[in-house]
Amino acid sequence: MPRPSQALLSRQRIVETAATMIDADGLAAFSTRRLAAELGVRGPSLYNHFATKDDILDAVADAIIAGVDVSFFTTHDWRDALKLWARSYRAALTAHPNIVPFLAQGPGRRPAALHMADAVYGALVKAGWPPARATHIGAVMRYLVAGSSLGSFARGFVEDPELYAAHYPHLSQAHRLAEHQHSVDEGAFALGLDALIDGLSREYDATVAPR
Amino acid sequence: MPRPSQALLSRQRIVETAATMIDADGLAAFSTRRLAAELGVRGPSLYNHFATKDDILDAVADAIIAGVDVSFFTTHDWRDALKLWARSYRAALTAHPNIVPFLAQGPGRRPAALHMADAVYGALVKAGWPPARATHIGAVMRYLVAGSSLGSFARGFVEDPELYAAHYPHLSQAHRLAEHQHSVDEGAFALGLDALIDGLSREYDATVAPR
DNA sequence: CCGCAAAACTAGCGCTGCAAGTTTCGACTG
DNA sequence: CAGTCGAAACTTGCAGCGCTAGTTTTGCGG
Repeated sequence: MPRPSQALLSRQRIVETAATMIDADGLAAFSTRRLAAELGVRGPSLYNHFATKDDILDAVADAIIAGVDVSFFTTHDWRDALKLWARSYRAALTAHPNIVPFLAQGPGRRPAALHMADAVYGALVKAGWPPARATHIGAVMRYLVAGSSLGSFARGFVEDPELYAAHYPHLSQAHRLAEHQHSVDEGAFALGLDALIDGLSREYDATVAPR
Repeated sequence: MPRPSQALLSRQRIVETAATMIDADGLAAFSTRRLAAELGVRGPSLYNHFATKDDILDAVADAIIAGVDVSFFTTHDWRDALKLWARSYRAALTAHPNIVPFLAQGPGRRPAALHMADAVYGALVKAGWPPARATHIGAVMRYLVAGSSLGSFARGFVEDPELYAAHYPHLSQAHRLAEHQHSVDEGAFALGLDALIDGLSREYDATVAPR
């Protein structure tokens, strides 16, 4: 079937299907041939639209980051903006946890990721933070969001009471973590976010604001 | 070469060689055949010692976690212990950043990881933290450590000034981040860790200590 | 209306994880 | 001390991987 009258593929359709497959089956199970099959096409046809498999993953990652709301930085105080942005950032990643390991490698050359970094850094510097400190703040926020999205803390434990009872005296309830997965991860993230913004506020009031 | 007079392989030798290879070339480039070649053996021989490739990775991950010092929890105040443990934890992961995505999926059934979780959780509960809060604290510490080890923030940017100049006005210096990689990542981690412990201290003094 | 680029195809290379079955050696056991 | 059995290496091979090369057909711009 050469050159159909209407193109079967488009970058957008490829990216959307890839994201769905990765969400469903994980990064390891994602292959170009399976993606092509899902799109009703043979493997190599994808290479008319993307140069490599990593290019496809880059596009998926950037589409996800494009969904992060950075508008707060132009409308809110830096404290509130950081909090609202962090929640939007985390929501975007937890919706697609399987690509986080790929995405967390850094912005690379992905436009949405660079736009986000630009907005965050720009707002912090504008608020008076020294450039080096603004970099630290952006980095530590990424640590928290990426770390919390990388894999649910609660899901990391196995649902097998026997395993814990024998050798890990304090983990006797660990097998029940899965039931409370959502609230554990939410609570831990909220704890980290609040403590972080609070600490930054104190530092700001002591060092930046007086100037 | 069947059944040599002295066994060529051992679990320990396999794990050590695997860790070295992953550190050098990354997770993606790590294959059982390349590992076997490095060990002077053919691919399938590994399966006399491990059931699957993932089992090998599990063993590598656990060996790394086994290097994390949790002794502080029996000798120090919970605040100091958390800090010292977090630094040891991060040091262990940043020494092997390429396996962090695998390792960060959770402890699973790996004994060293479970032992670490047990020590942290046990110490926090013993200090008076409510069990649910102790879980949150353990989780958020993992977020920070895993996030900061997953990929250097600084290394995530590209060394190409041209890329930033055009579209990202605030990132004009981003291409120089690589030079300061170590201090950026250290500073950001220290910022997060200090803010977190500080926030926890306040909460402790307000809610746990008075009882 | 011609020519070229675009978008699909088939074929195939060298890799992967791993299963199956084989060979040989060493160490127990009768 | 002979016999047996498991351990640890081997070879072979399968199905799937990312990707390249070359081919065919189509639609569109000059």
